[in-house]
Amino acid sequence: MLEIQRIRKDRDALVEGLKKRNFDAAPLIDTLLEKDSLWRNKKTELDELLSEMNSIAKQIGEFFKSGKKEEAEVLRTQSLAMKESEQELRAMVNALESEIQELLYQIPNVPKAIVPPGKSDKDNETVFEAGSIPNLSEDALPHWEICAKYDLIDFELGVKVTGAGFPIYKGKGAKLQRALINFFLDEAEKAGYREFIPPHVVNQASGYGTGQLPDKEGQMYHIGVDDLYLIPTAEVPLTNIYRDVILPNEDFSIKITGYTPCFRREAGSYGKDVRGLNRLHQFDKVEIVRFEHPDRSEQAHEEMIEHVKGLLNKLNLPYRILRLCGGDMGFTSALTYDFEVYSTAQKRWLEVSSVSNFETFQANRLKLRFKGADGKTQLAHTLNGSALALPRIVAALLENNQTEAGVVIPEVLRPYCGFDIINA
RNA sequence: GGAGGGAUGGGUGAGUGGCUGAAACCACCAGUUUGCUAAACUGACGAACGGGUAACUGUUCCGCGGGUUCGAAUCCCGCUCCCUCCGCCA
Repeated sequence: MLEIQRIRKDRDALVEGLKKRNFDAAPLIDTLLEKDSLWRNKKTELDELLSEMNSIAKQIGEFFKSGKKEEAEVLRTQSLAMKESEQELRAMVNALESEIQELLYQIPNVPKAIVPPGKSDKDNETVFEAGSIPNLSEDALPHWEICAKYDLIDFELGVKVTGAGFPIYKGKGAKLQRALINFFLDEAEKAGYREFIPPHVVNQASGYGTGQLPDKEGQMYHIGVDDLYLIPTAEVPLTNIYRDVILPNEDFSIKITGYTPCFRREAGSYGKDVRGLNRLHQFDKVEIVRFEHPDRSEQAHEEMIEHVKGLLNKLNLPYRILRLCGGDMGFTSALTYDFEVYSTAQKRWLEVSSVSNFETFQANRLKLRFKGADGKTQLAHTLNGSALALPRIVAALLENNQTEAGVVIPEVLRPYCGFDIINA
C-alpha cells in the first residue's frame, strides 16, 4: 500500500512511474486525491465540532459541581443540538476513509527507475548469465522420467494420497530434499541470516500484512473452521513477525531465514508447464527476509542477489538473472530479480528464485517502523527472496547431471546426502 | 470439548462516570555528578491523523464493534484473543 502523503506530494511522478506497469493510475489517483481533500475538510470540521463539544461537556461538569443547575441545563440542550451534526459528519468522514482505503489497496507499488517498461515476461532484461549448459545426448530424459527410473519422486502415489501436485519423495529423492534444505539453511546462516521455524499456517491479519489478502485470496488454501491459511511462502509468517513493530533506532539491519513447505492452489495451469516438478501445490523453500533502513535497502538487495548467485554457483547449475519489467512484476514489488536455471532435457529456463525490494509498500500495511535520529517514526523497507525453492532445482540437477552411470550429485551436496550418485 | 479468570503506554500495574492521555514503579533516552563502570540526582519519555513554514495546536485511541450519557478506560450489549484448571492428544 502506498502512503497517502506520498500520493499527495508526488502525484505526477507516481502516475508516470506506474505507466511502466501498463497501469494508468491517473483516474484512480485523482479520485483518491479528490476524496482525500474532501476528507481533510470534513475531518477538520468534525475536529472543531468535537473540540467545542468537549469544552461544553467540561463546563457542564463544573456548573453541576458548583450547583449552577440552570446554566448546566442550557448548555446541555445546546450540546444535544450539536450531536446531530456530529453524527452526520462522523458518518461522512468514516465513509470517506473506507473509500480511500479501498482505492489505496488497488494501487500497485511504483517500480524503481531501473525497472524496464514492458508487458510480459518477454520484456524482462537478462542482466547476468553464468555456468555452461551441458551437452546431453539426444535421449536425455526429462526429470519426471528420471524420477520414475530411480524411484525418487512418486507423482501418482501423491495423487492417491492427496491429489495432483502433491508428490511423494522416496528414498534418495527424499534424502536429496533434506540435503538441499540443510545446505540452503547453512549457507544462509553463514551469510548472517538468523534461522526461524515459523508456523505453516497463518491468521487473516498476517495475510493482509504481507499483501496476500485481499488480492490473492483464491491462491491460498483456507482452513474454514479455524479461519486460517496455509502459507504460500515463508515470507508471510517471517515478515509478519515484525508487524506492528517500531524499531527503537535507525541503525538496524534484520536478516532472517526459514525453511517451510509452501502451499499454493495455482488454479488454471495445465499442460507440459505443470509436468513433474515444474509446478506443485506443495513444495519446499528456504526464504531469506530482510528489514532495512531506506538508505540501505538497495545495498541489501545486491547482497541478497550475490547470495543466491553463490548458491547456484556452488550447485554448478547454469543460470541467468532477469530484471523483471514493469508488466511482469508482482503487485507489491518495487524491483524484482528472477533467477532461472536451465533445464537441459526440457530445454527451457525454470524460475527458481525471485528476489524483491518492496521498499515501504509492505511496511506500510505491516506498520513496521523505526525511530529516526530526529525522534520521528518512519517506515522501514522490506525485502525477500527465495534461497532457494527446491523443486525446479531438483529438476535441473537431475536432468543436467544425468550420465550413463546415473545422476551425479554436486560436490557441495555430497556431505549432506551421504551419497554421490543416484544409480539405483 | 467443559469450568473459571483476564485484556490499560516498551514492561509491571493503579484507576470513584467529569480534575485521567492516563498514578506509581521498572526499562529506554538526554543531562549533572563521579578517575572508569556502577550508583545517585535532574529532565524528557505512547501512537495515528488534521491544521500550521514553524513554535505550536485540535481530534482520536485504555482488545475490537455497538449502546447509555451533556460527558465513558470506568456503566450496558455483542465479538475476538489470551491465560489457568479439567478432558482429549503428540
